[in-house]
Amino acid sequence: MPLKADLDAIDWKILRELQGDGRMTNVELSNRVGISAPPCLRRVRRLEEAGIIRGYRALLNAPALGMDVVAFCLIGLHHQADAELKTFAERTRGWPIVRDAWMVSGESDFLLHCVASDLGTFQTFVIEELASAPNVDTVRTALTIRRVKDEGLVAFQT
Amino acid sequence: MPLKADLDAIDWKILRELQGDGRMTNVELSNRVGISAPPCLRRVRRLEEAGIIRGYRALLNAPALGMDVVAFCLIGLHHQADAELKTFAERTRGWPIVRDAWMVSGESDFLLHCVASDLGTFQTFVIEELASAPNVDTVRTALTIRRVKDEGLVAFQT
DNA sequence: AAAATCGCGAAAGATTCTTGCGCGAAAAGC
DNA sequence: GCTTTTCGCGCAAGAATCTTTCGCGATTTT
Repeated sequence: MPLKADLDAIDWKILRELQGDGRMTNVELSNRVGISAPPCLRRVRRLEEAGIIRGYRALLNAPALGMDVVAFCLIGLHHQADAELKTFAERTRGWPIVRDAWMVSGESDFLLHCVASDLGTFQTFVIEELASAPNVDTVRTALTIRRVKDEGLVAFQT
Repeated sequence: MPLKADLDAIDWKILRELQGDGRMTNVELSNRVGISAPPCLRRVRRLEEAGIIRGYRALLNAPALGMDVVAFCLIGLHHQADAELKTFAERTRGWPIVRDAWMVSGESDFLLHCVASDLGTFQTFVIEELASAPNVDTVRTALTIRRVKDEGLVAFQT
């Protein structure tokens, strides 16, 4: 797996552009980064195969699709042995309301990013699924009011 | 702005496919959703113009790019009047370490998704920028250990 | 200094994108 | 109940893009 040292300035430009618009055509991308299309495509393929580009995703407007509730849940478990952590991690993958999840250190053990169509659905999930799941100790919930910033995972110096 | 009632089964399939692979060609997409390419492209354009598809993004592998620290910060402010909330929201947009941010209700006022190259950089940010920013009361931090689930924001019944 | 390696860019064929248009089905109106 | 309108699909064709091949020059290696 290539390290960041294998990437030159053009590779970084490619990553920045594709993080900003993942559906840009290769010719447009090649113009923006200052090389011709064939080597640009080869670089993109290399970045994909190296796993530096993990994939591409359309960003959807949740409220417009009837998903009015976005929330984060901080979960504390009773027991944090490796097997228990894996068990809970697996459980999160089976809950469609949980869109992405992180194992964390600190006051909590997991952070869940949840989306539901309405507050009732979300509350039912928290009470009947999440809080009553085996080994769950504490559940702290933060309902989102609005998104304040939304950029890709990696920062680029402009 | 079209509501979800304006979307038929094919539109939902398109959204699911593009959320899974935002760079899929239109012909591939049209094959998967069962219509020919031209109407498929028209539907995608309509979804984009309606704001249902907010954009496309390449997903980058942060550790492979030298970003080894991913963390979440829960921020409590002293004063939560509208002006103060907007001021802090604006401040988050100026911090490159903060990749996305939400205004939330509950025990905290903001949740920040942060990425940094190393722990020292992150700790310096928390102490010298975040905790010492005006109006900041409490800062609770959760360092991520690993990502456990990573799907798009919207769930689709399979 | 010679050889090898590497990545760029031109060229060409294959694929995809994009538009225009005709058709049929469903909805609206008389 | 029948006509008219509306709507969206799919064919076809031209434009744009993708993808491969290959030669060239620059840098590195020996």
